[in-house]
Amino acid sequence: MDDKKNERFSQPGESINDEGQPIGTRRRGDILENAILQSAWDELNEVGYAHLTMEKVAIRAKTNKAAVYRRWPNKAKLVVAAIIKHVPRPTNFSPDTGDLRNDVLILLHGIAKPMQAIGAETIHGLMVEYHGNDLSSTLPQMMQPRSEDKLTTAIITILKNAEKRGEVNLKKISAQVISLPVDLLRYKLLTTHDPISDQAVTEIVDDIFLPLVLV
Amino acid sequence: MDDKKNERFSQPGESINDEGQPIGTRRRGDILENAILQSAWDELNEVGYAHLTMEKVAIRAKTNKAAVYRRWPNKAKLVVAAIIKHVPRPTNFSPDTGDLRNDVLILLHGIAKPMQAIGAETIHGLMVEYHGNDLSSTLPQMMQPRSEDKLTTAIITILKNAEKRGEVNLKKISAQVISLPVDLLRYKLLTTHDPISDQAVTEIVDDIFLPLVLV
Amino acid sequence: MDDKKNERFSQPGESINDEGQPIGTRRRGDILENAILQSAWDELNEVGYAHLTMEKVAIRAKTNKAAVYRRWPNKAKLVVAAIIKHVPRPTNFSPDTGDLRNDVLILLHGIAKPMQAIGAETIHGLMVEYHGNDLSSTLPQMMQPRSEDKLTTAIITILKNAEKRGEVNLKKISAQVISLPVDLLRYKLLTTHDPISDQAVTEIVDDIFLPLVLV
Amino acid sequence: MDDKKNERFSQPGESINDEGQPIGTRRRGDILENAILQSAWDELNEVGYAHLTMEKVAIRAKTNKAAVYRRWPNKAKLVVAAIIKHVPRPTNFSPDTGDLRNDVLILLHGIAKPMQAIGAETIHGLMVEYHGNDLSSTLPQMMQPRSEDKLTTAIITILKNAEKRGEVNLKKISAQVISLPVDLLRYKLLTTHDPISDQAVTEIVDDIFLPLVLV
DNA sequence: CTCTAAACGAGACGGTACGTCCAGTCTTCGG
DNA sequence: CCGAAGACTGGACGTACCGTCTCGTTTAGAG
Repeated sequence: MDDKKNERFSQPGESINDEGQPIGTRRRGDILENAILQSAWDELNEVGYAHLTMEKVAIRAKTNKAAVYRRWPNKAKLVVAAIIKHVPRPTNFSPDTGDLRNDVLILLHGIAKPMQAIGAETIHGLMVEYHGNDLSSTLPQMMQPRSEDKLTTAIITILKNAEKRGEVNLKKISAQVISLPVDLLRYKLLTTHDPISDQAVTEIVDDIFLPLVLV
Repeated sequence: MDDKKNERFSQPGESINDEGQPIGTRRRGDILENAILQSAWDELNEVGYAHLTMEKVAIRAKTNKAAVYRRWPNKAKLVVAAIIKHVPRPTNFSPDTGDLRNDVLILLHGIAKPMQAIGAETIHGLMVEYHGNDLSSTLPQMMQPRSEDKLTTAIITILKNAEKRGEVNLKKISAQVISLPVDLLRYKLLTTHDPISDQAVTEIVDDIFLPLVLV
Repeated sequence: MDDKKNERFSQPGESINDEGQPIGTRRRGDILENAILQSAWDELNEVGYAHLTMEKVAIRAKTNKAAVYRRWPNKAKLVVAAIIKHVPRPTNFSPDTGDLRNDVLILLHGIAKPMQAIGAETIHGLMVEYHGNDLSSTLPQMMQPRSEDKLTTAIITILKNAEKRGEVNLKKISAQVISLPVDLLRYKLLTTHDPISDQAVTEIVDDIFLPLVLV
Repeated sequence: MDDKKNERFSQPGESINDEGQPIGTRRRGDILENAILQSAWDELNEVGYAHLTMEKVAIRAKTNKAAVYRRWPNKAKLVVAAIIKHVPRPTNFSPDTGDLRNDVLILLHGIAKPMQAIGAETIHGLMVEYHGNDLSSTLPQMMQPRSEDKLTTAIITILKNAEKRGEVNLKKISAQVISLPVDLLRYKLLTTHDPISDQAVTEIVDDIFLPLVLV
C-alpha cells in the first residue's frame, strides 16, 4: 500500500484541463488509488459512514465502480483503507518522561486524537460490517478493541520504566488494570458524540489508573 | 404499547387454517403489532441487524410494509421495540445483601444477561443509525451509554448502603468511579464476540472497583 | 393486455406539470404500461433493436427499471409487446375479389406493410434472443416463420375460392407451394434493407406462384 | 488472412508446458490468430452467438482483448472469421452430371451442410450487427442473401448446361426463379431449428423449381 | 343494526444502490 | 519497437430495498 509503484505520471509539458487532470492521460495505479481514497474520505466526512456508497465514491473520484471494487471488495474495507491513509497513526507509543502520570497522559492523548478523527459512527459501522470477521489485519490497531499488541505493550513499557523508578510494582498489576486506561478512553470515544475533554482523560489517569497501580 | 387494546380476537367457532391463523379474520392492533415484533426479533436472530430489512420482517409477519411503517418509522426503532419486548429488563436493580461486593456482582450480572441477548452487532448497528439523534427515549437504559439514570442511581444506592455499614466513604468517590464497573462491562460486551465469563465480571469488581472505593 | 383496468386517472381539476403529467399522482397499471411501451417503441425506431436497453426505456418513460422488469422479463418480450401494440395487424386475411391473382396480391401486401414497420433488424434480433424458445405465444403471427395457422389457412381459403371458380385444382398443390408466396415475401423482407417494391411482390405472384397453381 | 506470416514458431529445443504451449515464447501472428479463432469457434458452439463475448474469447485463448480487437474490430467480424476458418466452403459449385435435377440437388445439398454448421442463431445475430453495413466483403457467399455472385452464376451454369441438352429455355426464366431454390433453402435454414431433411430439399426441386423451368 | 372512519392486505410505484459483466481504449513493459 | 498484458472509462445488467402510495376489503365503534 505504501510502496511507490508509479509515483510519477503526467510529466511536465502535458496539457491540463480545468480540473487539473491531465488530458489524454488515464489515471492508473497509485494515482487512481489515491484519488479514490481521497474521495472516500471526503464522503465519509460529509455524509457519514451509513450514507457513504461505493457509487458516490466512484463518481466523486471521477472514475467508476469497477475501479473501486477491483481494489476493495466492500465498503468497510474501502473505508478502512481511507482511514489508514488519512488518519495519522498515534505518534508517541512509548513516551518516557520520567514520570508515570505524564507518560500515560501522553499515550492517551496520542490515541484520542486519531480516533476522534475517525469518529464514533464510522467505528460502529465498521463493527457491524465486520461482525465476526477478523479485522485485526485491516483495522488500525488503535481502533481494535482488545488489541493486546501495540497498545498494551506500550503501557507495559511505560509501567516497566515506572517500576525502575520505584513508582509501581508490575507483578501486582493485573492484565485488566493494564488495559484499563485505554479501554476506558475507547469506551468514552465510542459512546460520546462530543470530543473528549482533556479533563476526562486526566480523570481516567488520576482518579482510576494511578490509584490502582501506584505503590 | 403495553395496554390491552384488542387482546381477544378469533373467537371460538372460527375456522382455523394450517398456520393457526384464523381465516376470514384480519389481524389488527396489538395482535398484529406482536406478530411484527416477533418477526423482527426472529429476523434479528437469524440474519443479524445489518441484514434485517423492513421488507422481510413484513413478509415474515405475513403482513405488508405499510403496516410496519405505520408503527415504526425506521429499522432502528422497530428493532428497539422488538428488543424491549423480547429481552427481559434487568431484574434486580438495587440488591441489598449486606455486602458491597455481592451487591455489585448481582447488579453487573443482571446487566450482562440482557445485553448478551441483544448482541454487540445490533447495538453497534443502532448506534450508527441513531448517530447524533436522541435515543434516550427509546433505547432501554442498560444499552444507553452514560445513562445517568437507572444504573448510576442503582450503584449509588448500593454504595449508600455500603457507607451505612462503613465499607466506603461516598464523598470521596468520583462520578467516573461510580460508573466505572458498568462502563467497563458494557465495553467488554461491545467489543467481545464471545459471551462474558463470570470471571471477567468478578475481576472488574475485585481488581478494579473495590480497590478504588473501599476505605 | 387490452382490457381496461384503470383507464381513467388524473381526473379533471388536477394540476398538471409541463410534461402533461398529473402532479401528485403516481402512474399505475395500463397508464404506466402504455408509457413504457411507447418509450420502447420510440427507442426501437431511434436506436434500433441492438442498441435498445431496458435502462433507457425506463428513463425515457420516466420510470425505473423495476417497473419494466415487473412486466417483461427481458428485452425481447418488451419489444414484442411494443410491436404488438404499435404495429397494426394485417387487415385483410381472406380477400375474395373473385380473382386468384388479386386475392394473393392483397394478402401479400397486407403482410408486407406491418413487417416493414417492424424492420428486419428487429426481427433478426428477436430470432437470436428467442433462439430455441417457443415464440408462437408471443410473436405476432406474421413474423412467425412457419406459422401454419393464420397465414396458411388464409391462402388455402383463397385457393378454395379459386377452385370453386375452376382456376386451380387444390388437390394437386403441395404444402410447399401453398406457403411459397408468404415464405418468399418473408425471406425478401428479412434480407433486404430497402422496402419491398410492389413489383417484387407482383413478380412472386406472376412468375412463381400462379404458374405453379393455375391449371 | 490466409497468408503465412510466421507459421513456424516454437523451434525445437524450447521447453513446452502441459498445454503444449511453448514457455518463454510469446505467441504472435498466425499462431495467436489461430488460437483466437479456435477459441471463438468453441465459444460459439458452447454458448451461442448471443452469449459470446470478446472477453471470454480472449480469456479462452489465453490472451487479452486488445489482441483480439487489433485483428477484428467487433464480434461480428471475429465470428465471421472463425466461421470461414472452421466451416468448409461448399464443395461442388458447378456440378455437371448431365441431369438438371441432379445438378441442382447437388448444389443445394452442398449449400445446406455448411449453413447448418453455422446455425440459424449465428446468422441472425450477424444480420443484426451488420444491419445496414455492407457484409458482402466479409461474409461467406453462401450466407449472403441475394448474393448475385457465386451462387447465382452457379445455377446459371447448371441451367446453361441443361439448355444445351434441351431441358430448359434460359431466356424464359426470370431472375426471381433462378435464385428461387437457393432463397427457399436459405429461408428454411433460417427459420427452422431442426436440420433440413433431404426430403425438404428434394421437394424444393421437384415441386417448385423444376416445374417452373422445364420446357 | 346500520353507517362511517380507520386500519389492513396486497402489492405497484419512483428511486437509489448493489455488485457484476462487457465493450472499447490506453498505458506499460517485456521480448 | 511491436505487441502482450492488463488496467482503465463507461454503461448496462438484473436484483434488492427503501419509503410512499393506491385500491379494495375488513373491522370497530358511534349513532
